Amino acid sequence: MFGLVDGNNFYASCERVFQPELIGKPVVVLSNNDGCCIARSDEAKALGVKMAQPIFEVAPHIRNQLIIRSANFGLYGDLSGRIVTILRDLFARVEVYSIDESFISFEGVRDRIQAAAEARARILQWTGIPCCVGIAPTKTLAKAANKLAKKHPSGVSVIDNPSDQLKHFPVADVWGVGRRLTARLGEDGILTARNLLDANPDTLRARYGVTLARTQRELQGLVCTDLQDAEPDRQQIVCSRSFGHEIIQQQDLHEAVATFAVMACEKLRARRLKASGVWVWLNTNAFKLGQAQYHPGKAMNFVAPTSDTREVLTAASALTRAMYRTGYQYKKAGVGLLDLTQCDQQQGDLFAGEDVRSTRTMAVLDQVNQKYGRGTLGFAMSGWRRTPQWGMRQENLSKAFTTKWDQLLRVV
DNA sequence: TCTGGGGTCCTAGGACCC
DNA sequence: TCTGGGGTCCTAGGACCC
Repeated sequence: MFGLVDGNNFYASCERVFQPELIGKPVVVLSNNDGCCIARSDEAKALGVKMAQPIFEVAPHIRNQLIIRSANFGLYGDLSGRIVTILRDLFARVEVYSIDESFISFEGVRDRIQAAAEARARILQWTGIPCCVGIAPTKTLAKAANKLAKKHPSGVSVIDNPSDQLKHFPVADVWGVGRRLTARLGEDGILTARNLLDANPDTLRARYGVTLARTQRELQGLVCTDLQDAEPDRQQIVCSRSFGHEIIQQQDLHEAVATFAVMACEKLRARRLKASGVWVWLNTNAFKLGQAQYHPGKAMNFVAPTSDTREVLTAASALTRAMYRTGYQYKKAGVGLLDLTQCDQQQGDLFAGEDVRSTRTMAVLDQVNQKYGRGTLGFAMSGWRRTPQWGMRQENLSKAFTTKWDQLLRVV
């Protein structure tokens, strides 16, 4: 039996933990650049604010009633980690699926509903985040059960008889069925999870592929994917942002790309990985139809896998220079590190050998920044410590209550 | 005025091998 | 008349997730 523990309206709930005056109010959390609504409290949902809706499209008389926050991922990540710690303490096996969801295994647990209720209560008391738990024989069913639990006063729901319990469950809400599939399935008369469960497996496999065939079996209660206790190594690390203002000058673009490259390399070394290649792309604003559009991307490989920021910066800069064209207004850029390998499983370079100086330099850089704060040491190429004119819009950012000493909550 | 960011998996088709 | 069969690797595109 699997359980899925999911924080309710997670980002909005995180904002409420240290700002209790937001409880009972319609809270909305925006994406980077204060663009779209990516979390809504129940009160905000009741006002009709949609998921992923651009905030400027929300009618002014509704917007006036909302409490709006800019995304504060440092805070959400920290609270997420605390929830995972609690779960690992309570359950033998935990798979962290996303920032607000974890699968758990009930191996060795006698009373699952009781255990789920206790976990909920402890998470609420220790972190302030309300959660729901779905319990079922497969992960796909546990996801569905979690959805049902959101409407159940106990916050816990069990699916043990799927064909009966999923009669009215919209197929669009099934894990692995997105917008496109929902539309196609609708044409075939498959509207509910029960319809999908009952569909002819051979036809389904032929028309929709193995992924949906697996989803069907999971809905029937046959386990197709087990818990992944250990997080698999990343295949790529990507860092990209939209700009607060469009960029015209090449120098600004170089600084933006360099900033993303520095961040990507930090993530790379934190996971003890090296990259064999780097990929840079640029984008004009696709929403501005009248504007000249340009979205180039270019990649290159390193001689040997590296985690040295300087090497990645040199490559990223060369790629940016090769792609830059005057006459465009750039709105977004990104850097990807590709073909990642573990540091200790690296193919050696026959001629160069391992560069110990590079490893040590990067280690010092990371240690200083960890101890004295991000950006204490930086790279001039990234326009380090200058406030860039292309920076993100974050007009309603709450404090880093749990991750910065100077922003701790003051109790007066 | 204003529209996120970071991932994974699957499939089809082309190039190439024997 | 009549031109195979089986495999790998890579890439691009599509679909999905939160």
